[in-house]
Amino acid sequence: MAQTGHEIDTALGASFLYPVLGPDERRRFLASARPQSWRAGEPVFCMGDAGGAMFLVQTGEVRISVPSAQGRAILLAELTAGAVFGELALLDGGVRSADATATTNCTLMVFERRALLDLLKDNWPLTEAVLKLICTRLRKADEGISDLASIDLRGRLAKTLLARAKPAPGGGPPRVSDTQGALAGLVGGSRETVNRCLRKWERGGLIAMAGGRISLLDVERLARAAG
Amino acid sequence: MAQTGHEIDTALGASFLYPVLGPDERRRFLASARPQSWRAGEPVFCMGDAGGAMFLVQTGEVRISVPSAQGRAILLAELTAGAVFGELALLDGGVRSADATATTNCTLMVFERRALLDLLKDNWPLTEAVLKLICTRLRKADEGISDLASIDLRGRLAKTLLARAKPAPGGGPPRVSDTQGALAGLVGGSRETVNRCLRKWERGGLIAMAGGRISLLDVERLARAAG
DNA sequence: CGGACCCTGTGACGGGCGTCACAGCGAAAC
DNA sequence: GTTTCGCTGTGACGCCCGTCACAGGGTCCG
Repeated sequence: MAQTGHEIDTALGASFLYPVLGPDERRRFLASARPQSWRAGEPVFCMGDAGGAMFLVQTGEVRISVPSAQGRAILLAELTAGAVFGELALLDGGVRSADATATTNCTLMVFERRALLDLLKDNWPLTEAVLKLICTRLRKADEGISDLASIDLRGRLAKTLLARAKPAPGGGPPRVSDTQGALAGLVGGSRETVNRCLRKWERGGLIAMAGGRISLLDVERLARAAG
Repeated sequence: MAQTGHEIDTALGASFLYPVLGPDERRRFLASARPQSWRAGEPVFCMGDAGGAMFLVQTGEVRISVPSAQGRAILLAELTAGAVFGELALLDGGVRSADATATTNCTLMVFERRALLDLLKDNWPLTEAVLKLICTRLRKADEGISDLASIDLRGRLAKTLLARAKPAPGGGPPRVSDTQGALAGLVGGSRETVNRCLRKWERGGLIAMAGGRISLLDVERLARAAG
């Protein structure tokens, strides 16, 4: 627990909350939380649990998913340093609506419901930031519904690739580094179909696959495939 | 514009905001809004519009939908007196993420962004209520995503019927009074498939259809079909 | 090194469901 | 009345995609 103030502050700095807090409030905000560690593979919480806390990812990665009928899981999000999650059950006091799993060893800042609500109560800018966070989530969710209902798997996959692409370090085409299974979870499809789709695009020169990475060679045509 | 205070208050009374407002705040809340009327079929706002206001349904019905690729529309919600909508673009200042259409003649209370934010700023219980509203929406949306991705159309239709059933006035089995086209929009399917599914259930004695109404005769088996 | 395990790649098969096309029917409009 | 129009009901057709089955390769570990 040799947690330096500086490390904590770095994670906070990457989060959406940073800009709305003054130096004084930042200290108070951090004081209301405690750090906790998880090992790779451990669940942070499970669907149906009582939701008494919110989390800020400090180091590592956390995956949000909902278990599906046949044991398959639908990936809702993958979160890295600075991301906030678990705010839903915290704010409305309901149960957790999804599973959260640590995919790597990670440390999270844990904010207890009561403490955070107190903080929001007399800090309007912070409250406004939280409102915006949830609104953004809601927009994404609505878009996801519309996509699932009206775009075929190819289109959703193209869209997902574009959304998750990160610039390659050292130049070159943007890349995605998910496994095909993870992509399948993200688009709500089967791993096999995702594979076939990717192979077709590779043969068509839209993407290249090597070393578990997918390089987006022709963003233009991918965007067209996404609708 | 012969709007009596009493009529307005009735709509507010049906809404989720009512319990958290004191008499004084209710007056202030209502004073920050103005009533406006729409004719059946008129759009209240369209996807992509700038969102400068929130609405409270006073009389009539409003349908929230997103246009889909092939001109089909996906129904997200149908709202009646006391329901609030349009809060998303209001709170985060973004554009409208869906279409809102008056399906009947209706009058809505219009809350301007600035006025409402001011109101929230120094009324924590109201803010908390709004937070809960959005959280509820988000939960519904997440559930919708998971349903779309993991339940087949039959299951989603059964689930939708159960969710939209209202007790028949004068006793008898609960009923749903949507057209098959509307149901198709709600479950993200085609009208024809919905029809075939309903007919099969009718032959199986799970439901009865007459006069544009669907009576749920065997809620038990419907629930099982919903998964 | 051999095995366990995960990711990838492919073929075969079949069902769910979207699309098209069309007919009946009741209500509203003229 | 007759026309129009929206809702309902059905058949045919075909594609998308999920499932099953299996093979190859890469990595980690005993």
